[in-house]
Amino acid sequence: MMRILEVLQARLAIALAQFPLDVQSYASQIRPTNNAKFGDYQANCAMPLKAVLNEPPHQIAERIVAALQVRDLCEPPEIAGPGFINLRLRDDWICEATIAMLNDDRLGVPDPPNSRTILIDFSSPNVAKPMHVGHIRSTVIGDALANVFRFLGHRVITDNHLGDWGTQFGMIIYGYKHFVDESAFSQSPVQELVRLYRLVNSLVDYHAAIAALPDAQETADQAAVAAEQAERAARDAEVAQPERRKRKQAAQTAKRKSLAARETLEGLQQKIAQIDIDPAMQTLAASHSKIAGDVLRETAKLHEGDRENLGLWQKFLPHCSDEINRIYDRLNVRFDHTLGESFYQPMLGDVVQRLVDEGLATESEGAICVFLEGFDAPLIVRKKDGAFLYATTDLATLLYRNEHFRPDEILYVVDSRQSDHFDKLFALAPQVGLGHLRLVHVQFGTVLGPDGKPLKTRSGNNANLETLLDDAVTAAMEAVCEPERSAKLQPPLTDAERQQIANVIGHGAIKYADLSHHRTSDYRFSLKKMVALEGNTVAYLEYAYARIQGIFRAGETTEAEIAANATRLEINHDAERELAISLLRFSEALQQMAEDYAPNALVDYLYDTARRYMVFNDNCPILKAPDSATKDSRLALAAVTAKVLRAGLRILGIEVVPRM
RNA sequence: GCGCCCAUAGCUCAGCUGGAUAGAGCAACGGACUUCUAAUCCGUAGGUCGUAGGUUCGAAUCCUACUGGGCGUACCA
Repeated sequence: MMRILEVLQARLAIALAQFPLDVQSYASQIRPTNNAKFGDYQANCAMPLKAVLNEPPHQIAERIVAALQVRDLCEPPEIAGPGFINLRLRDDWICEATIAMLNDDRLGVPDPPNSRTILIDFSSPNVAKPMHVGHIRSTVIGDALANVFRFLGHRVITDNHLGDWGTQFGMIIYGYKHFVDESAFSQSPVQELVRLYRLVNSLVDYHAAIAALPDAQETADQAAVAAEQAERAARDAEVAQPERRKRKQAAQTAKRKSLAARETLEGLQQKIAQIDIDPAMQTLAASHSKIAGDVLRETAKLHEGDRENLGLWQKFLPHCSDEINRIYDRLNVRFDHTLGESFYQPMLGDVVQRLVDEGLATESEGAICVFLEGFDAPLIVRKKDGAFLYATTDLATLLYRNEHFRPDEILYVVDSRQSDHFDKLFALAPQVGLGHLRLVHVQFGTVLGPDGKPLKTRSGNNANLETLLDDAVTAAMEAVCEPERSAKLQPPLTDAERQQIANVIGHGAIKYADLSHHRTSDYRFSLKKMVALEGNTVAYLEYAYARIQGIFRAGETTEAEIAANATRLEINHDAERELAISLLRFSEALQQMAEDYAPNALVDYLYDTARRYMVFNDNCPILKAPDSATKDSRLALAAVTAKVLRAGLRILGIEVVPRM
């Protein structure tokens, strides 16, 4: 089995060979139609050829069609409009190709002509602090990409580049030295470390907020005055129209700025109030007034190899790993390697030295910098105080990966805010002998709250990821348990089944919401929508899948049995045809997802397929089909659908449930 | 100041290297459960694709300018 699109392109290329031109670029101008009356696929190459061949496009289309050999898979091509060539797949061909998927674990996906080794760097949280919602995108998108490239037949290496060497360790080291509750630590080290991190962090924030307060107050006051002035100016009735509209807009902008400044101010006040409200905390804050600097000193001591701090770091690290691994277990995400920043720490000096030796890096304002063409700011690889930066680590990581994993391609699934950094890193790569690597920053947007601003909790902290997962599972459980719905299932769901469904739907909802948006766009997070049972949600896909399994149970058969016995498919209804074509396009959907590193392409496809299944399900009785041939055919169609949905969801990192 | 990204239905979002009448979901309204789970299906309504130009057979898509928003911008990651 090959991809339909590829087959048609190849045939078209042959038909175009009669013309003296770059055949491939024209042959690729073939795509699925957006309207069934134009067939299933359309070739659009005749129109642009008008200018090249100096002939009416309709006539060109006729010459192409005359040479086009697709009789084995298409109805006779039709020419429509200015010169579109419409292709309609033959029903018998569709049936044969679809039934072939039934016993094909690769579901019609061809082996890649050139298998690549792709290293994917994703998730990469800072350990020693709880994972928050900001980590969900990298983790979920990265995992889905790893899955799709593996499914397509590439060699995939996943690497979790942990932040295990930064300031957050200074925080817990400081916290441990001053505030540890030893019995709590021995009982539940992870919990105690999280408590210490939060405590130190809030004290640091407290002092920072107090320091920033006067400026913020002034900014807010000025913005408020400016907003008022702009508002007055806009209301001036003497002003004529174009100027007036301008002033109105200016007033709005000023108002927004004023509001933003006020929110910043209130955020600071809140951080201060959190401490001030608690006398014990206030005392702590007073006796740790230089905490920010002290934390940095603890970090610096760690980096310098201080015995005590290094010992603490080694003591903490396994517990930090436990903490993040618990989340990965819940999300069912695994990594081939977990080489954090600390792993590369011993190599950093050599990397900088090499850059200096090769004349790529120079000293500027006390720092060691690489000045790159086309960039205003340099890539700084060593600070003036001698410390290394993440540019240094990333470069060392890149060199190491090249040497040890020999990848063809490296994907960095990282926040789009870091695009500048990666642009520079990628610009430098060819100069250190890595020109053969295809380096891609698979960037993604921000998760926003209901207010359209980055998702935070009420207290202004990043929303905790585990809490989010818990909430999603709880919401899913409520839905699953709704008596009216549960009553329809015979036998009734057991408690274990309910828990399983809630887990799959709850976690799936978070992943699905994330993956269903284009990765580069920011999206608005809404738990309510995610776990809703209506519309484009994970529950819809799961429901479609469960319905299929329900039919197999009622018919006392299994997918394996259907696959073993199915001989042929027939198409008697539009819904059958629509569904079958959709199933045949699975391979195309994966291809598209891989090409753009865009999981939403697969999500869209799966949702569309599930919908077509539902239409089929509504219109075409399966077990009660008019005759046994129809019944077998429809069972086979349902079985392929189940396979496609399961495989697709698995690529997205989502499991399926047999009943719901 | 400079750089990158974005602007599509009341809301949340798709729209593949330019293709025929711009699509989903939610919300609204109207239908369909004696028939394999109505967590479903069918229908109605809703859009000068931010504005103005340009490129061409053809533009939401490419180019330019403008408006508005987000993010980044020399020693955090």
